[in-house]
Amino acid sequence: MNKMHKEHNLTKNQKIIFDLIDKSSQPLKAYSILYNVQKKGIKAPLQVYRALDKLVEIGKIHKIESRNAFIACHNSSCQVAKATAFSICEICEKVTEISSAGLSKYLANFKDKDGMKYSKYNLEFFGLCKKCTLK
Amino acid sequence: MNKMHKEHNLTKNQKIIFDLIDKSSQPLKAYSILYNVQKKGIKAPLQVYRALDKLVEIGKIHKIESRNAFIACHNSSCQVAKATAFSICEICEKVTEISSAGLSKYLANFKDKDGMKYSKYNLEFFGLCKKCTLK
DNA sequence: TACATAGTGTTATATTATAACAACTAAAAA
DNA sequence: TTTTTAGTTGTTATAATATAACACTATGTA
Repeated sequence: MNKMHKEHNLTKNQKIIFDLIDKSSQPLKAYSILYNVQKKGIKAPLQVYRALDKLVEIGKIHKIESRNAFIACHNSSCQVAKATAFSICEICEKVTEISSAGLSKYLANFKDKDGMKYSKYNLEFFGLCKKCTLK
Repeated sequence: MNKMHKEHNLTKNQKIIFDLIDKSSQPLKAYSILYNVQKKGIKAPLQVYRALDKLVEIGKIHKIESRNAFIACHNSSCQVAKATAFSICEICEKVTEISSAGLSKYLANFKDKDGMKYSKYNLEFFGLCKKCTLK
């Protein structure tokens, strides 16, 4: 019920591109997506970017802004791309979507000095993942 | 004393570019910076990007990742670009650096499910600024 | 059917960013 | 003072990321 936004009917291109991103263990860049779907008939950057835009809009994927890369949403609590948080390992570049009720609550209610509240946010944490910490 | 990072001696190019960004009321993009400093002898993108990289590194400016633009640091509490937060108006694109002790404390101490803490973060809030709210 | 809305395919181009290399400069170590 | 070193500079070329514009097609709905 709260997952309405997951139930869009994807078009052919959107589905091809979503499936690729969803299967990937790390974020994918637009042109790497392009190379990977050319055998499926998607030939031009714009076809990729249009699908990406739509998928971001409906919350099926997120853009990792600091990396210009895209990752599938694995967090049912991020409301249609409006509130996202990620951890990024600075060595292996592993990206994980953070799903913390406390964090989302804190940020959703955050007010600045003027008392402004915001409708949307994106947070990126940087550091070392567990594996890289041990090396 | 806590401002050590503000006291780097900037080189000529770094100074020219920092001054431009610092005087600007909104974030500036790399190529718009380039056009604005060509009369001062900075001719190539790389000269701009190198200065920007250095200025980001020493915390005199920040990159607004979602906009690919650069803004001067006006927040003595953001420790050398390691912990940054901004509000971005989706209509007029005004960007303000948020300086909230509560927020920085909360995020600096945030631990994910595995208990990982992170050394760095960047947070971007989106919404309407006061002026645009009233329109 | 016919209408509106969204998506497609295509070419061209704009925007953002880095590689590689030779030369220069300032600061400090010898 | 000379030498070394690390950092910066200037330059050309190119890579990587993203959008404009336009004609056409599919799909749902009235």
